Amino acid sequence: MDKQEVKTDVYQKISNIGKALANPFRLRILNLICQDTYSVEKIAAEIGISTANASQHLQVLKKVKLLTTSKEGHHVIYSLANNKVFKLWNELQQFSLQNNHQIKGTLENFKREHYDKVLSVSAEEIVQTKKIDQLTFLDVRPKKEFEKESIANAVSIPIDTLKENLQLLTKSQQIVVYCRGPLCFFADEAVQFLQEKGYNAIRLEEEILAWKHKGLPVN
Amino acid sequence: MDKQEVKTDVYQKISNIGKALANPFRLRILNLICQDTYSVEKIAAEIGISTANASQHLQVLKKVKLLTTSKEGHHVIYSLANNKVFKLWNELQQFSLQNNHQIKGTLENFKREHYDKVLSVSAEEIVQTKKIDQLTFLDVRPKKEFEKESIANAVSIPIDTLKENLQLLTKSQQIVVYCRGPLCFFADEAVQFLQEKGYNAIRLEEEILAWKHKGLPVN
DNA sequence: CAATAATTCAATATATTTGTTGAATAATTG
DNA sequence: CAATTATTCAACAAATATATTGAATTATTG
Repeated sequence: MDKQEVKTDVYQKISNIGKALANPFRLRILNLICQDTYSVEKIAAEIGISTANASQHLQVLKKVKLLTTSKEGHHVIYSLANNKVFKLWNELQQFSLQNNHQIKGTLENFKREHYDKVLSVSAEEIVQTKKIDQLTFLDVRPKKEFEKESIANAVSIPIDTLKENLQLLTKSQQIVVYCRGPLCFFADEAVQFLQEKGYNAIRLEEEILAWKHKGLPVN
Repeated sequence: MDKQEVKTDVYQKISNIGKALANPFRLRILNLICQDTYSVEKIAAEIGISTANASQHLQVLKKVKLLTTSKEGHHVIYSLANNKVFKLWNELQQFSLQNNHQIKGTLENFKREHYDKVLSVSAEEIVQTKKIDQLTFLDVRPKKEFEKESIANAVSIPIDTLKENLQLLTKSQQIVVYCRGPLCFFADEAVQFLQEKGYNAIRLEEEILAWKHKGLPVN
């Protein structure tokens, strides 16, 4: 193999990783699996495609080593291959949300229309104020994801049980709500609802892995 | 636009950025433009494709805002849209080189075979030793790229003029050679040659933008 | 060890991407 | 302002990716 061939081969293989990132369903799958492990069936149900199709997409992601599998009873469980995967997906997400006007615009319009009461804060801003101890972190993801990993001392109230569990919160608290990240609306929904009820709530821009990668405390 | 539609739309658009990263020639183009701006013709010549084809690839990269264009005389000059682009490409590269055994293997085999005398050092290791002042940095990229941006105090000897310019180096120096990054072999070639001639040379793993992003001094 | 259930495979039609060719466009320069 | 030259466009054939269907595989569990 000469120099040109090696280059061709290596760039070809890197582009296969690009290809794995070149389908919207695969990106949704990645975003989900950043939160927790998933079986093929659950993935299929969550994003609304057939299991055969989900299986195909998962295999594409596995082939380029973005995901790995293990077995639990009858189920094949897919999980992130390692935490470099999150960094890659995060970088792609950030680039998209910050630099691509179309994407930025679409998202901002939607949020302005549906979640007009929602303000957000970044992890950096929280660190700067140094008042992290005075905040109540509210995790509105499904219980299972909270149990896997969560912001230190966070309260778990999954978004669809929020109405029934308001007694877990007080109106004097400064509540910081988080979910699966910038492309998930659970936190926006929760903040909007809480604001309307007179609570003092704000949305965290990051999700748990980004929070963790910044060296902030997790459980 | 409802929640599902927004999600579909946004993930679709992010996957378009993935698609732009899903072709080996486009990745080579990106890697080149991380070093310096390029006209369509030069890109075509450098990676060995037709100008029409290069133009198409460049337009794909431009469409998703990875590149921007400006005009210089008769030439359309392509450059990185912003430095987030490098971070994204760098993350993809790192993931590929560290986590994908196939790619890692191919590259290591080739280097073992052709550049057996070459040892490399990372920017981190250089920082840790705190002996950065005692090192001579040698930039073996084309002059133009050196002039655009280079490691502070580096010496420029483009790889194909190295033989004729050995008088610019001494055998007592500790020479650290760098080029266009982990997927470029200029530095390996230079180190191998210099070692054989009795110079004390080692390869830097990073390229200039990675060096700069780590807060290290540039010109 | 057979029944069961989840996952993967195979085959298909459709849609998208790719590289090539040659012509059209645009805008700088003399 | 015409000539020049770099770039882009358009149209094509070949290759690749996608979602769907239903069957085949695999290995756990009773």
